Amino acid sequence: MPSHRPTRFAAGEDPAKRRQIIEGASRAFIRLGFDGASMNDIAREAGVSKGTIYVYFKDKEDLFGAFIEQERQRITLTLKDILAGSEDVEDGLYCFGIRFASEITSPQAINAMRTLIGVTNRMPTLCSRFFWLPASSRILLENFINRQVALDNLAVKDTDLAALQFIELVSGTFITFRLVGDLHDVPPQEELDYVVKSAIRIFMAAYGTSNPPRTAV
Amino acid sequence: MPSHRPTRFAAGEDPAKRRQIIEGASRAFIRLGFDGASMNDIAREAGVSKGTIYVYFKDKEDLFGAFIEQERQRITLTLKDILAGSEDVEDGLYCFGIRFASEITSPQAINAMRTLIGVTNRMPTLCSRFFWLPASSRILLENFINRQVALDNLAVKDTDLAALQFIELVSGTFITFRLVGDLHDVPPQEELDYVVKSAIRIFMAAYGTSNPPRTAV
Amino acid sequence: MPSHRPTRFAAGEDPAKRRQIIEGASRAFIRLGFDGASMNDIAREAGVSKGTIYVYFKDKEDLFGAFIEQERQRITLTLKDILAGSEDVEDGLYCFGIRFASEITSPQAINAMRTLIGVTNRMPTLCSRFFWLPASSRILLENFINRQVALDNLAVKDTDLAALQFIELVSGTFITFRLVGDLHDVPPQEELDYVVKSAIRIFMAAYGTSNPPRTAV
Amino acid sequence: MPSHRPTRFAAGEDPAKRRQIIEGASRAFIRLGFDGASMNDIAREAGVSKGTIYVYFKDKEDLFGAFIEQERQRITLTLKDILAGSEDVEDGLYCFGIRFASEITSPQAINAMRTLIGVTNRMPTLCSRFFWLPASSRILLENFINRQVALDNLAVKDTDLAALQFIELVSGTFITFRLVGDLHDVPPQEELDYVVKSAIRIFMAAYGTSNPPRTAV
DNA sequence: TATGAATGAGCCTTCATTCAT
DNA sequence: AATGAATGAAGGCTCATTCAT
Repeated sequence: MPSHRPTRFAAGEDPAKRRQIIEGASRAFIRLGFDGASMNDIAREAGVSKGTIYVYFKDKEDLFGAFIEQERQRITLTLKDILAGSEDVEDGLYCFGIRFASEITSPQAINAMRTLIGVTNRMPTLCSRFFWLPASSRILLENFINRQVALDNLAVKDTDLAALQFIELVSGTFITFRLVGDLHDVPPQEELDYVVKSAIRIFMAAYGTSNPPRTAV
Repeated sequence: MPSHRPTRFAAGEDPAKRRQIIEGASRAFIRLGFDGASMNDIAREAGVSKGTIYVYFKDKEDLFGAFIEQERQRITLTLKDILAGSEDVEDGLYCFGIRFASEITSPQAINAMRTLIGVTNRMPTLCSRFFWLPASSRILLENFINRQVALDNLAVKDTDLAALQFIELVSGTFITFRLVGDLHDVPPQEELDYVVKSAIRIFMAAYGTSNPPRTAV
Repeated sequence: MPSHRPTRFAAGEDPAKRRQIIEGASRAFIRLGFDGASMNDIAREAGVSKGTIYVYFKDKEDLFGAFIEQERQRITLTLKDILAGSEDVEDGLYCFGIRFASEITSPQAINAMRTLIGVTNRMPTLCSRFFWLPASSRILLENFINRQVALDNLAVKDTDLAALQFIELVSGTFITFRLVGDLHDVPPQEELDYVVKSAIRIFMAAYGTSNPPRTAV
Repeated sequence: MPSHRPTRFAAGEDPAKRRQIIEGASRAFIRLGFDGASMNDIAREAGVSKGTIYVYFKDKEDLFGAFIEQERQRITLTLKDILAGSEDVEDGLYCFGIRFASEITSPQAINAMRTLIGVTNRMPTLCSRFFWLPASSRILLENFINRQVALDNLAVKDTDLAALQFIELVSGTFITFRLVGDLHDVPPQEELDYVVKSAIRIFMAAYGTSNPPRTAV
């Protein structure tokens, strides 16, 4: 077959079209929620016919799953190298804190979570799968902490808990607020910086091996 | 006429029936979400007819609001005296931590939050009203911290942030996990205890004025 | 039984209450139509409970029938002596014309007709019964014409048709307009007068025995 | 592709289907009235699904409007050339009278009026639009009368009123009777003929310029 | 007897899904 | 293979009617 006549994909097999549909579904689901977004909305947003959607996805729930899965992958990818290259304790924590908090509170991530949480009881598997997300980042952070313990820069017994605590200190506030609040008010960079730095100070006060801060934090 | 059996209530005025409807609505909303629960589901669950619901509530959204409001009041009431009577630093933090985390991660509270987060975009007021909850507890905790600062038991500059940090350390983990996970697995008492105690140790390491723990936490 | 203790009526037998219910139903039906008026509207308007209505009337249709019947009787009564006392041809026709047109185009009569016509196919008997109305007036007018023919004041072969024609000339315009138009615009007295007088002139030109008008009408 | 079998129509654009829906709606509305006819009734009668109706019409009122509008157009079309070609006075009046009365009292026209009058208060615009119908015919008749006045065949001052009077004489009786009576009894041709001829005799007696009938009518 | 709270059938309308084109 | 018109079950809500009080 001549290369200028590209292969025609079998039904439901064209990855570009599949992506196009998920893209449209994302916009619709995020704006309107799972129940609020009709298949018509999604088809219009994606620029394909309703029939085509049903070629690529079994039903609405299947499509929703694909949307959530894509979101999960996107965030995972973004956070993959979140600790790459930094081996100084405080510097590493700072990079991690800022990037983790920024990504996890981005409108896209928050909207995906919102949409998902509303249907947790109806699609429990989907939901728990999505929220392994922080877990994977936590493992990266835990490995980092383990390395620092080995280097005697930190003194931590339960590194799993410590990683979790740092994550909470760094993002908990923002997540809760944004999950239920107005997404138009992106938290300002200074605030993020302030919270992350304070988290590091606390973390170091509790787990640092030398030079604890002398003054009240 | 015996006083315990009063005359019939006016339409929409019988508090027992009102409670009964909200009770049924709670079960339906929690299991199926706002959109997933039909008025038929709710009527069946509450053991009343659809028509009766509309005597007590203007529409589905109104009923949902009543369900959320009841949850809010219940939690508020539970947490009202969360710091009463305890003026020792670590003891006070412990009481607060255990009770706050327990209540905020109870199936009832988590389910209410789940249901609510799914409709944030459609009912922002309802949503933000509900989530003043942690705020009000935070103020109680902040006052406690201020008192301890005055007694020189703590050294904290930004008491608002410190209160928030303690709350996150104590509950963040659980909330996130339970918001998206399986509610059947109630976190065991020991785990709660472990997390709260660790949070106190960190908090004291960062903000305590005397006798910081000598050993690694 | 002492007279100061009036007899208590049996269920559904108190004529005053019956009248009260019909009165309320009239207002509701006229304002909202048969389907538009709910039994709640009617009960509220009448100042009785819904249950009471069902003691006096089998169902909504029965009540509607009573409302229409009352309207019929009211108009019949009003028009009963419409030709009493006047034995001059033109004077008699004038009285009849003015009173007939006024009554038949009154908001109350028009509204009753509107309400009724909308349900003709569902309640044919009720409808035709109501519209014997003009028929009964027509008989009065026909008798009058017959008397005038006997007196040689008119020359009419088909007195039934002549009566009908006069009625049409006098009221047709107004009825049609008002049946479908805005009831707030009551036709002014002068217009009524003008139309009736013109009708008389035509009628006399056609059926008069002497002194037909010489000039164009 | 054969030209007589065109490609599929866009949603809501197939005129045959649109007609089919209106046809079914006509039957349902006529039999049951606007409120009495449910969308289920209409869908069944039209032989389409409920959903399809909503592709072609915004809501029930929109569909009702289309039904009324179609009736209006049909009648308008029928009466467009009602006076074409006839310039003899009595002959012209006769043609007009027969055709106007026939059309306006046809079951179809009467049923449309019935259905419409029942909802006058709710859809006044629709109603008045429909009832411009007689008005437009009246203008044709008035022009005819004016021409005859110019030819000295008639002597009329108020030609507007005269036209109205003729219309009433010719149709009033029938309309009123049929609006509220049994549509199965179509008035026999002889009766129509009799009434129209009598109307002409009266009209000519009143407005004619020569040879008034010598004998009693 | 009179009441009106409760019922549930039925209303208009939407939308996930199918299938003829 | 892609389309989108058609379907009809199910949604939120109303209201004629009943019946316990």
